[in-house]
Amino acid sequence: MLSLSQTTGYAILALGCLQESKCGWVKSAEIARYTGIPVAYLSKILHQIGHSGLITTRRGTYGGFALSRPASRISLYDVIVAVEGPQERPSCLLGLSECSDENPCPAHTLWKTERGRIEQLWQNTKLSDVAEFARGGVCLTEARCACGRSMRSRIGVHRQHEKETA
Amino acid sequence: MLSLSQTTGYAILALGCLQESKCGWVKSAEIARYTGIPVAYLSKILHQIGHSGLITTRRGTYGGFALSRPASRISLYDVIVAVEGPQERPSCLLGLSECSDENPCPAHTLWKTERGRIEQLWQNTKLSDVAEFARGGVCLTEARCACGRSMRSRIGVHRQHEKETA
DNA sequence: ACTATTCATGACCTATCGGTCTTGAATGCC
DNA sequence: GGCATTCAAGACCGATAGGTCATGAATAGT
Repeated sequence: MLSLSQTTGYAILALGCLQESKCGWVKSAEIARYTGIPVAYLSKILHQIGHSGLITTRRGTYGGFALSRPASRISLYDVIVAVEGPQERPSCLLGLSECSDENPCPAHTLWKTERGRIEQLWQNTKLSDVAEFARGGVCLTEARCACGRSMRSRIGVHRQHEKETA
Repeated sequence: MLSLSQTTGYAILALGCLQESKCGWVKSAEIARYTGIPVAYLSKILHQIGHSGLITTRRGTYGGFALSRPASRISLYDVIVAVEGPQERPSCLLGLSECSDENPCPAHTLWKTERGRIEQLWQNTKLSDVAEFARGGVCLTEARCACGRSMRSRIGVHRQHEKETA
């Protein structure tokens, strides 16, 4: 009755699974497994968000997705804009195109203040707040050594960690 | 980015054009003219709402639509439910089906209070508050005599009224 | 009875959203 | 170089929302 689009919700949840690239990369299959998002559709969403600069990607073995900056510095609002694009017109509760500050619909004034509160909520909630819910407490990052190349020995550790928490 | 569906907005706007049947009937063409809603689609919406008991209809010459009770006693919430049906599950801001009070998403608690405020806004805003915006100050009801039959002489009055306010 | 008016009903169309599938290109390991 | 892995990109599909159109049924006036 009133919520963000499913795609936007998916995006927030998916990005909640990620960390900065220096902490490692997460494959789309991993994200899909822990969020329940269909993997093919997830790839599409992540690819689409890719152009926004919020995430970086890495192809090939041990590749995946990562955040461009710390999860504590990316808000839900950032993700919403990345997926839906910036809103061009102030939104009317009733969806009326004629509604504006000059020609307000009956819900206009009250809705304007409510909307402000909601956007504050979006601004103040960070991806780091989403992390626990999205990943179910599991570490999804593929470990890498300091020089930036993946370190196979630590993959084993990751797999083991995964088993323990499953 | 966050609003009711266009159809729901249309419904609220359209019903804002109506009054109780004892005050007269309004044709869908009139409503369409003053609201800008496509007339064919409007008919569809009004027909759909018809089953909810909020409005009564009358076919044939001088027929049209009317409210079943005073506009001051029908809230936006009533209309929203009439169009979209009662919501079966508590809505999650992110659209997540797994989100619940027991397994709350990161926005759950804050969104719950915000939603409460919004629903209060919907409950407190009545169709009578929408009337002025929807009709542009024009009386749209087709006048009828006390016995319930339309009175042609007064139609002329209506038409004249329309011209004066146009 | 006949005609004009107006809602009732359902078929149909189009765009968008959510979702799948295939092919290609980059990366890492041997 | 050859192979496996993983993202990139785009074609494609089904369901739904928004919207149009044609036909039928009720009402009122003549």
